[in-house]
Amino acid sequence: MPVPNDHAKPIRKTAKESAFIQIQQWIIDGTLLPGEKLNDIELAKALGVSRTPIRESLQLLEVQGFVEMFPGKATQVTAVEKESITELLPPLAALQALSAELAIPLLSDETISLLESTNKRFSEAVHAQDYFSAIKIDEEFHQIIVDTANNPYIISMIASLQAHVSRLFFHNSIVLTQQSIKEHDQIIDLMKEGNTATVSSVMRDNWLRAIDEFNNLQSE
Amino acid sequence: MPVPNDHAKPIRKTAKESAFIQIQQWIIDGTLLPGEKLNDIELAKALGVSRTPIRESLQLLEVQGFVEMFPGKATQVTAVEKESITELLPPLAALQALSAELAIPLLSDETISLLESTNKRFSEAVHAQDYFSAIKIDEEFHQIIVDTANNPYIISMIASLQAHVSRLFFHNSIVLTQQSIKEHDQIIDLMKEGNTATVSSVMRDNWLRAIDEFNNLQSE
DNA sequence: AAACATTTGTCCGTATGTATA
DNA sequence: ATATACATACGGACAAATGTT
Repeated sequence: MPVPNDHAKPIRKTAKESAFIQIQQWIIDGTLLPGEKLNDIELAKALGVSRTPIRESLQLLEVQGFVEMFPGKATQVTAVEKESITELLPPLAALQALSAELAIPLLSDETISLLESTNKRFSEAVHAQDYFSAIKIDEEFHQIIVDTANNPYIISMIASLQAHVSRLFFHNSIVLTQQSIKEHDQIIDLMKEGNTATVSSVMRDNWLRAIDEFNNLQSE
Repeated sequence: MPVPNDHAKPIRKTAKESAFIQIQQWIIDGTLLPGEKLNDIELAKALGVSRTPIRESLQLLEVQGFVEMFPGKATQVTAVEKESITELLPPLAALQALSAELAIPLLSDETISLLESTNKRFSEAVHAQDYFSAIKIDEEFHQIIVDTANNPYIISMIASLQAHVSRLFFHNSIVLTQQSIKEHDQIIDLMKEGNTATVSSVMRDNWLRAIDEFNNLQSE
């Protein structure tokens, strides 16, 4: 497996950064279980650094809601409650819808082709029932729109919400339906037309539908 | 003015917490100027603590976008650009609109009276041309709705966006118009009726209008 | 109730990397 | 280009607080 070299960052990679990324990944993929107690000394040894960068990472993770710190008492991984999807998706849907609106005047031909080819890859993954890839490509598709809207506040809020959604999906393995493919096409068309109001509501529904799909999953 | 005692937190107040709150306040009210270089040793001496809680506070402030850290190089207060209001308000408006929608089924009679009395106080402040109070009361009004919606993700995102808006207003002193009073009444009525779609768009416009008012301010 | 074990919070010294002369 | 000054990143020890025996 090729080592993911971070050619995107000309600034030096601090121990805190790598610790943060690693611990976050462990929480998302379930290596660190919900409710698990986090001992900074253990983590420090496991990652080959001192307590300082670990502590700093944990504090950042607390802000993002992945870790809960009780000063003087304990630090633990937050719970994963399936109900939280009903709290996560409405704001995520609203921000994604807003991104689509804001992206419209900033759309280039290149971006549109990129959206189209990404949705094609998404469609292929869905048909191949490769749902893991489908989820990642779906994320890519929406990320293109968010990046195009180019609003730093939206970008950072969506990144945080998306991380939580990813964690829920990892723990519950959601399945994306064929309907998303059509909706993505519709979103592309509406953005090309500059139909702000409609693209906003389609985008919103595209995301909110995941609440139902997620809940259906639970009852099966 | 009643001191906002934090009866919600029975946990101990750490040095990091107080440092964070103090530094954030200094940035918002302009004591620490945009672009100013932050020396952790100086801050530590000023706040009577060591460098560690200062460093940790600065990192949290970085996540919130109030400071910028260049690892190994420097740490400084982020710039306050008046253009950023056009980036802050759209997501804030979208989240406030969503809050109003989500609050509807959770509205109690007490909450409605509270909204009405708060808007009355807002109206009095506007008429008395006490614009500083008006801004604070306007914030209260919207906070009631956000708290009623009771979504932890929305609450935290709005708090962060609101802090940036406050900083801009502090540096530019915006004036709230009479139109807000009417819109607030309208919002209350629409929420009572359960008119989700309309309250959402009124709320959104209520916030987006501030962009124009802000820009008009600049050109006077 | 008091002393202990554990964990977190804080302090400060040192190393490393950056910019300037 | 080298050296010097300086700021930040990291490490490890100590202090404070909590829960337990």
